[in-house]
Amino acid sequence: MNSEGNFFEKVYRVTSLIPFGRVSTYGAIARYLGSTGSARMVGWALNNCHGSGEFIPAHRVVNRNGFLTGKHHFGTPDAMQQLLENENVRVVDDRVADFGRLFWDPSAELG
DNA sequence: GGTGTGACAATGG
DNA sequence: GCCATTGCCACAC
Repeated sequence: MNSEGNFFEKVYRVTSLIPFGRVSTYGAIARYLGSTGSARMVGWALNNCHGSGEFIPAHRVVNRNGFLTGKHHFGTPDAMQQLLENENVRVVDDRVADFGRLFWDPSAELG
């Protein structure tokens, strides 16, 4: 639909589809978008999420290790962890506890 | 139109 | 098993 930034739009879309209390990874989203190697692009897209006009739960997206690598991009370094804890997601040492259990794979859940 | 970059991921030593 | 390097692809300048 929107021709402006197809990839970005997809990233915003999938990120918004992440269920409450769940987390996903850049690689999983990138793979769902058809660009497995574009995991870095996912992070960059979320970096521009402020210009998307909508709220993107980027705090639900972490790296493959479950670490809150991008917490520094939320304005305040604690914002990401606070948002996750607000969703009953335990965060310990900048990492999502039970990450393997809370992991949400769009490619597996959405199809 | 080419270069640099970027909130990652996988491989190698 | 841990640290360093490479690959990757789409966007901004």
